[in-house]
Amino acid sequence: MSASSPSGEVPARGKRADAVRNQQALLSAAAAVFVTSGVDAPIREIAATAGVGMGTIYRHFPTRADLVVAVYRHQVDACAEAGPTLLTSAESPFAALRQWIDLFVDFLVTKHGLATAMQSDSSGFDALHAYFLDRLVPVCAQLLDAAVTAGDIRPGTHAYELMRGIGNLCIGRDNDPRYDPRRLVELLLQGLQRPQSP
Amino acid sequence: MSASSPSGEVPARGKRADAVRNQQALLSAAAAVFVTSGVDAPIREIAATAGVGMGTIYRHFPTRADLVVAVYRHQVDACAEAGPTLLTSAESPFAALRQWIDLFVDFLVTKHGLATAMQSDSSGFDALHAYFLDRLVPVCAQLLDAAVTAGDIRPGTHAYELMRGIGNLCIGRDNDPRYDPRRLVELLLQGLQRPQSP
DNA sequence: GACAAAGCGGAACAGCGCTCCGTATCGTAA
DNA sequence: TTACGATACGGAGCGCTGTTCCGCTTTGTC
Repeated sequence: MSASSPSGEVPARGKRADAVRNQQALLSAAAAVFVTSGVDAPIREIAATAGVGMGTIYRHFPTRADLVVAVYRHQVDACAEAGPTLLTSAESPFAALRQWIDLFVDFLVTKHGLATAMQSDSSGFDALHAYFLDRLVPVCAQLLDAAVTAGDIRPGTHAYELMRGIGNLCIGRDNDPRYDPRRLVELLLQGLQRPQSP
Repeated sequence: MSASSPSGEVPARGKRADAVRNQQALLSAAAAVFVTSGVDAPIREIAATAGVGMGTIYRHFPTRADLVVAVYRHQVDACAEAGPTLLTSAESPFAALRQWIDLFVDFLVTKHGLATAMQSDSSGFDALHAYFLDRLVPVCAQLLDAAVTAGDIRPGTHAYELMRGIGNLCIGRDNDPRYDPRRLVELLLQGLQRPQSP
């Protein structure tokens, strides 16, 4: 577990350029497909989305768990890096927070899928979860602080608490049309936005 | 949920005799296959074990959840009826208890499979769980009492507690050779058997 | 430019869930 | 007892899946 490169995946030095390209494409494609079709999405669909053959997937990620874990780390890194970027690009700190949470919700699909994909290896899962907290809680806190400072939201909410709340809202969303976590998350956000005093 | 017939499944009056026969065969076969291959066992395997065609399975149980639920109820009833029977047939109340628990452990595979097979319909699951408790706790208590009265085991153990303990021991036994719940259950039983005083 | 080596794609195979319909069996009324 | 609908049965067949394997392409190097 040598968390070396700050920009996410280790570039696998010595690898050919096309191999590195494909690996990145695969990670992005898999992340997107997981959101729309769940972590059990057909391999073919992921390959097609990435524009590669199936053999390429199996070469890079021999088992489904390998792929899910890789996507997970990739997403954690992407989410962590998106925080500061959004803060400068979005029209307000609150907008940045909302967009970041949107990314975060997408990511939770992978995170929850990870739990089932790794039911045997709980120690490995714990390590990944620690990595998740280490990288994302500070980013969320930064976004929260900025929004508070700008007067967009009320103070007093902790990053860990918010992330955990959102995470819990997103449990059990197996394409049940009666339960849309995003609606509830949006509610949470609006509650954050409006100060309680008249 | 009209729990009418004390002997388990409602005989489905008006149905043809062979249909009733096949339904029973299917329930027994599925229960057996679940134990050896899990609740995700191929439909073909269940059909073959029951000696029927696949069409027959789908006619009786349109979805996998239907089959699992039916097996579940069938098993609860079988387990409940086995208690008194074992008490008269086994060589001692303790032997009866042990044999009954063996049945119970088999049954737990179905019960745990049920949870995943019904992840959407939690209210239906609760009803089934209540049925499970209503029928089996008294039977277990009866076996326990008999063994205590006979001096086979120490007193003071409650049926619900024992059943729940065994249930928990049987969590996560997905063909992992390093974890055999039956060994631990046997240990529990031996602990029950031997009074602590010298 | 030439040439290994590394990597790629997708045809091919095996196994699965599920459907459909010709056939066999059952219950019943004559 | 026989005859005849109604009911239920079986399994071939279809479409989808994971996984492997190998001929072909791309890459980096000299």
